[in-house]
Amino acid sequence: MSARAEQKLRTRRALMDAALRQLSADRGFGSLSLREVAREAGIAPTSFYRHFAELDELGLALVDEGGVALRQLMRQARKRIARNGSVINTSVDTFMEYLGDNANLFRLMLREKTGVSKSFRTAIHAEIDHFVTELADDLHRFGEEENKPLADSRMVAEAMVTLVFNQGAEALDATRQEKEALSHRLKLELRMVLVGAQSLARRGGTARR
Amino acid sequence: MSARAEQKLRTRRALMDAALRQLSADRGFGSLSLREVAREAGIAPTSFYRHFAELDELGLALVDEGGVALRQLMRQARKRIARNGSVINTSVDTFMEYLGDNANLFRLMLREKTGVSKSFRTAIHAEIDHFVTELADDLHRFGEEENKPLADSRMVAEAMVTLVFNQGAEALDATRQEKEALSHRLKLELRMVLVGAQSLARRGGTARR
DNA sequence: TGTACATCAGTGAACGCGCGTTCACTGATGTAC
DNA sequence: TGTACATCAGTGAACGCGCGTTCACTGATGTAC
Repeated sequence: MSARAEQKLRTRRALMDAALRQLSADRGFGSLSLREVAREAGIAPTSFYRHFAELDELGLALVDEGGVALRQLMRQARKRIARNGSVINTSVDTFMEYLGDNANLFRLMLREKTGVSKSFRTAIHAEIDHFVTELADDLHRFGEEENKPLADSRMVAEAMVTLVFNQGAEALDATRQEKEALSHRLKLELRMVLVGAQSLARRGGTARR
Repeated sequence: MSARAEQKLRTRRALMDAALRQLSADRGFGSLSLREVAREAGIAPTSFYRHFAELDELGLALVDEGGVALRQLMRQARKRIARNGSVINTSVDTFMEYLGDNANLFRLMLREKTGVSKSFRTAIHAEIDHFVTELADDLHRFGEEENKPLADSRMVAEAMVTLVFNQGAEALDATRQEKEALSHRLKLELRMVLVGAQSLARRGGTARR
């Protein structure tokens, strides 16, 4: 890769980092301006257009990175579960760790999931959908192995992801202490869903309507 | 009340309605402008200040109305449950009905719950907290009556409200058909949580740590 | 290796626009006597 | 009931500001020979 292309990539990265840095509890993506992001990245406003056609395009690139983080999180969690077995505890701990390391990226995903821009919503739903699908597979496999089948592993996965992401949103700006309480509560809630799903499967089978 | 005061209230209402009318899937409260709301309400921009000190103050007034709607919803659901008994089904149906009747009000609450303004987040969390508390009381009472106690009715209530509100957000812009699918799924998910909580209570008691 | 030309990331001036907010005002409604 | 004055919701002009976007440019890097 040429020196010129490398420099261009570096500037692109600087723009994305600048945007991420400005996201916080009090600043959503929608309140950023192109000029502000360019300023923070140390380039002229007009140079922005060498990298993205508009600000939203940069935002969607960030959502992509969020998706990558989610897949990495899942891989990491699986590895750890294989080692120490406690599925729910390990998953939640891994999630919370990722949340801390990528706070503003997750903030973007969590907020824009119900945000104002259709393309953001669509992109984020796609990432979450992928996440749910993988989790559903895991749950299904897990259920078979343990001989405790689930009523509908896709639905269980969706409920779990909903709970995890919502507590995640709460955890973003919580103190260490609050985070621990949230973790504990989240683990119990997930256990409720899992046990409930097993119980319903025993009672009613999978074809319940 | 004097004719002047009545007129003032009417204009205030017109401003709030104008703001509500402009909220949609593609317009968040943050993207509204004072001038735009005033224009839609049919008054001069400067007249806005006769009613609110700033746009956010109008938004918080709307959140208050959302809280009223939530309490009304709860009362309505209880009345219906007393009549026909099916707790989860009746509650979800009532919720979905309210959602349809107050779409933009709920949209505001659901979005600004994780939104950009601290005062919005605080106000909305207070409303939801109140809702959770009432639900927890109901769940507790219900558990005693049926002799199926719950492990931690507050936590169960929180999990349920999380699921309900998230499916609610999805339902806001869904077709009638999608709404029915969402309703069905939500009812199953709530049943999982409830059954799971009963099961965990039987196994581990309430003092589980 | 050296030369002539092409590419293109980054620039600075300029534009028109809608915004929030201030100000002094108007005239209908309310109040005191 | 009539009169004189006070209140105050609504107004229109004006302001300064940051915004997104265009344009023609510069000069370092890349390429062909």
